[in-house]
Amino acid sequence: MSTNKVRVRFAPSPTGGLHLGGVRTVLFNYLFAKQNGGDFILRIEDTDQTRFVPGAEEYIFNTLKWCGLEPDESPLHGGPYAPYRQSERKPMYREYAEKLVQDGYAYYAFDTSEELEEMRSTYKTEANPSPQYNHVLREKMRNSLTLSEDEVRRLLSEGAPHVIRIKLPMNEEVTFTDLIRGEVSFHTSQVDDKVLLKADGMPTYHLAVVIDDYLMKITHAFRGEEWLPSAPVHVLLWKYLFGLENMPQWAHLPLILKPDGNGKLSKRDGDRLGFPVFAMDWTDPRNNEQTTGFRERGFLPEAFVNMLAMLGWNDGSGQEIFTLDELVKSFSLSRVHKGGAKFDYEKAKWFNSEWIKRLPIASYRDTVKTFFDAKGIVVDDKFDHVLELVKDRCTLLSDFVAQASFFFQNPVEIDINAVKPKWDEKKQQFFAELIRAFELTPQWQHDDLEKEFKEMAAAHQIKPGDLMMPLRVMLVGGKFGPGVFDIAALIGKEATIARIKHALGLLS
RNA sequence: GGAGCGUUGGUCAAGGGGUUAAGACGCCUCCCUUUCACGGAGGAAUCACGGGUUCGAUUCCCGUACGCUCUACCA
Repeated sequence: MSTNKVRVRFAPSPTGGLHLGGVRTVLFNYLFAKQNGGDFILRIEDTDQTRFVPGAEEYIFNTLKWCGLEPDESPLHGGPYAPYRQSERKPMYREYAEKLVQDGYAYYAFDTSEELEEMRSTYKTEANPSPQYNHVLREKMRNSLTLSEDEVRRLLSEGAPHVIRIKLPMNEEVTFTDLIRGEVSFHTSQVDDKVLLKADGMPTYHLAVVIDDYLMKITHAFRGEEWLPSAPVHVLLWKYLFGLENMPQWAHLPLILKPDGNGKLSKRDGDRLGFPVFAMDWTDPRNNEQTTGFRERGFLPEAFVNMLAMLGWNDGSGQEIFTLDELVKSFSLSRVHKGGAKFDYEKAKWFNSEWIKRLPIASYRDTVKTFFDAKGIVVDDKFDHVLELVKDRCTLLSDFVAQASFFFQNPVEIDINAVKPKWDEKKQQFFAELIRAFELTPQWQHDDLEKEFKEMAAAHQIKPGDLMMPLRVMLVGGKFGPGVFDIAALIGKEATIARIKHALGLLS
């Protein structure tokens, strides 16, 4: 019995902010690893030097940290299979590529990008809009299959720029079992001779993923469904290099789709429809373009992760709220959907409101405070109490500002129109007297205030209900918020009286 | 164009030969609350289409349609 420890990896290329779908791939990797007592590895796929973006790698680490999905091994955390950055592993890829050439599974190709372009345009027809560098066209190109041995040797020794391409068999069926989709097969005649090693000596994804998965002893490989069409190349590479019996088990995850129409969710969709797509704020260093993330929008990591888990997976019980630990226990690949799921921002917000309600405020008090700081609102020691009072009406952490700022400062705006239509001299007199009574109130307590208020209403022969809304608007600024005497009690005698006076001024 | 993958309410989805086809989000109504929420009770809304197989298909099979992904010296 093989008792190989489960090892999974997330292998992003550091080209920008981490997208929803990327984080979900991380999550499924993480859940699967932890459930099986395995390791979760973060490997940086930075083989495309032209797409290097400073800060992107650090962003990925920070995102995983915020989500609570820390890798066991990574460029940052280290580990026995270092380095975890493909650019730092560059020398080892060439060896494997050369071996493939020697074994007849790959070949050198000397075609320039102009020549490739020319090939594509000359062979492009209506019936075949994108000609592939495949078993038929490779006969017409400049490669070690068409050139003489001497010529190839000469070109190589002269240092002529070249790539190494896989030589796909002409007539084979490549079949493998996907953990989510079951048996999947491709005919090799439909797949092209993918570049394995680029002219700059860097591997392409296709080569690197196979070699690194082997070297890092990856047992299960999860990735987005967009990779499915190139899976046969990877399977073939495993067969040629390390043996199919050592190949990790593949699982191609369904895509997260845009809410309107169809298609993969992109950052642009978020901009267009007004919701975040990246996990955290991202500033593109190339053009300073800013993109807001779920974190800065006021999402709790618990909610973000929970919401992501339910996009394409469920445990069949109807339960929707899960802690990370519960997810680790319940997760199973067999219950992951095959079809893509449209992202629904309304539902995402619902998850957040649920988590705001069930988490103790201590776990997000500091984050909420940053939203107050950003608005320049100074909070005081009743902050926790206030948060507790208004948490049920907040969907995002940023909502606390609108729901609670009046506890710490006078309302910025007073919705005087909410009381004006029913305002009259009797009420004016009532509040004038209420001020005097409040000034003399020895005990500034909820029950005392309410009692006093109601007795005075009775004395003035006004229904308390007709007076509550005006008082609320005076204290809060609008028709919302917790119990009005809770508010008065909490903001204190001085502020209460001052706000009533101020509003009275506006009303007369 | 080709290949691959997919298709249960508006969205996330359970179910899987016989069901009133769960549940959640959103929407609507009502209750609670002298506000707004929370909470509670209801409501509208669904098996892409066509053939089979079967006593019976949303479920199994085959087509069709539609959608998506890929089709780079990007991942």
